[in-house]
Amino acid sequence: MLDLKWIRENPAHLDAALKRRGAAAVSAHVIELDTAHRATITELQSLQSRRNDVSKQIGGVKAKGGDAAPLMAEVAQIKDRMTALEAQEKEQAEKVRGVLLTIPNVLHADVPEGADETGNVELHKWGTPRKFDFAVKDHADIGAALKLMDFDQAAVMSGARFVILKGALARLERAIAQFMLDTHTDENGYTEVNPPLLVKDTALIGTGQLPKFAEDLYRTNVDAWLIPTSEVPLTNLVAERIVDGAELPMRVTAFTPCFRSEAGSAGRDTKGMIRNHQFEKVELVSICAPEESEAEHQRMTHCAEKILQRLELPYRALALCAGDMGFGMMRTYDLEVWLPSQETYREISSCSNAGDFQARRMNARYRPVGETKGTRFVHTLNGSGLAVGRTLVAILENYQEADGSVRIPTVLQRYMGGKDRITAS
RNA sequence: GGAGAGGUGGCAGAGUGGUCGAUUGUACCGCACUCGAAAUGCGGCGUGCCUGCAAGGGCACCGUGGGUUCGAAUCCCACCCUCUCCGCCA
Repeated sequence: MLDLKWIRENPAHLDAALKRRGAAAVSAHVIELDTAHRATITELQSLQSRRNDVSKQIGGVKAKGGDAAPLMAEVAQIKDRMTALEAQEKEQAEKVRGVLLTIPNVLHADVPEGADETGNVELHKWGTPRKFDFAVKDHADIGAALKLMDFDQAAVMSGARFVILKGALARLERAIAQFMLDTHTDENGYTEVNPPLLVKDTALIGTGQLPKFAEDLYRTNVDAWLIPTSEVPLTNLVAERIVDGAELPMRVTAFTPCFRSEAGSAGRDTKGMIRNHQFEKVELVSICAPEESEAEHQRMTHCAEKILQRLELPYRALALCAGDMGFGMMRTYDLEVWLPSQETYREISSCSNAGDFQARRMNARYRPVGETKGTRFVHTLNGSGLAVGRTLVAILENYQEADGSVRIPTVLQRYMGGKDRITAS
């Protein structure tokens, strides 16, 4: 959510920022609603002030045994007007907030121009895609041949876009997650968190998925939603809180399942486990002071890159362009891993700086060290570190051998009982 | 799921219809005393918003949302959360 005061003072700036995203101007509309709202507040408050005065006088008059009837008549009149204004004020406030909640974050000045993913800018590449002297298979075929990956039976019980992993592949997924968590906690300074997977709508409004993107989420029959990413519970660790500045930066990580309805992506990535309704991800979230967030964003991205490097998976880093940026983010770097079967790089991590956008929505503040009064909104950042399912896919494809077996990356072998290869049994 | 207790300012803890936005303690900040510190004394110390060039003025907030009333932290209703006990359960 953007600062209404800021919008009031920088309407042209806002509309220009929206235009970069390909979104329509809203400042005139917002300011119109806000002006009307404030006019109502002003009138209402002067009536309240008068009512309070008269009510006090009534108390005084009655205490002395006088006749308070004329005063009470005046209050009655004021009340009629107030009732109408109160309803109007409430309606206007909801309208303003409703619009504010649908305005995307203002982009960082360095975000490249562009209408869609073709406008993304490659920052650097790491590693060299392996040359295969046999026909490469995609991960779904590799998994099927190993008899350790079953989409058909998953469809029987759950429908499309689900997978069942078995044996060494189930363990491999666990190994990948464990390796990531260990690296982030032991080396990168993150604290492991095991958060709720069901959250209230307020939590999703806080991170920006609601109210606009409800159709992407799974809603339960109780008043809760399945998380689409642990960014939601991790960022909400500071919701409605005032944290001590000394606690910042707060770095947390979690390994959780993620649930996405994938509405609107029918036909895309239908084969395999690239785009499932349920997948596992290790998430990184940082809560920090505003002046730290730029550096923290770079740091977080490096933490994610380190995982790919340790796994020796070729990847490239991109700066997302204006048109491809997520709703709540001011700046995003994507990491894309090389997939031999597609002969292209595919997203495996997305690291973003939300600035104070989410903090405003969830009222997450901090008290700067040394200051006894006054609070400021924190900055929030999140990044995949990494998507575990897609990492499994990348390993299967990049480490496949002609005989159908798959080598296990060195750093994962200790998590795989010392094995260095997965073979059909 | 049942029964009970409770949600008030950073914390603790008063306050059951009218100068209560809120007693007091503690923490914190400033000043005094001191060589310095402790102790002590004095003063200050919540948040959001409206209005105003400013000084200032005003409104709201005692879990949340409604209601009663001229007037609500105080009365009524609903809901949420926490704690204790019972039941059920991985």
